[in-house]
Amino acid sequence: MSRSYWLMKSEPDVFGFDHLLACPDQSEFWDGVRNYQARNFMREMKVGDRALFYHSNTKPPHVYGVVEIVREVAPDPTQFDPESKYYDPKSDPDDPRWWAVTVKAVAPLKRIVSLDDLKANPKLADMRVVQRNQRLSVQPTTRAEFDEVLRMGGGMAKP
DNA sequence: GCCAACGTTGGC
DNA sequence: GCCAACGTTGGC
Repeated sequence: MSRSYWLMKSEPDVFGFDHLLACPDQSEFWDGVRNYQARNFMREMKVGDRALFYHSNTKPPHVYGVVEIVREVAPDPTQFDPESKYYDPKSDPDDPRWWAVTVKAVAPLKRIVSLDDLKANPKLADMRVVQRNQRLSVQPTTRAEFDEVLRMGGGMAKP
């Protein structure tokens, strides 16, 4: 099976891994992405792909767990909702601008892997998340990088 | 709270 | 199409 690997950021105060676990079926639509490059990466995602779930804007920033793509991109309804903070009046309902996948929690890591830990590992030097000028909230990783982060985190915790 | 690094917007 | 102004991200 050929799956691709990704990293997806979220602020734990807004929507952390624990929020995902509390969702029905431990799944949630990844709405609110308003960056074209991040959107384009989501368009490439296939069911069965896996992503590192990264907690940003917290001390320390860290990889917390693993999620799996369970539905490929669909139009993000929040772009058409004037009440939503993600409302985009320029998006055409006949040609939606913003799309998102649905992710499902797989498991937390046994131990979180902090950004400092990622930066300290030469095998991860090419990961975007360790580079100051790469703030994408959705980004690709290689399988080797993904596996290395899991190893650093002691693997996935048993459900 | 600060601010560097980007991305977007809009006047020209 | 340029680029200044502005907004956002996200580590620190």
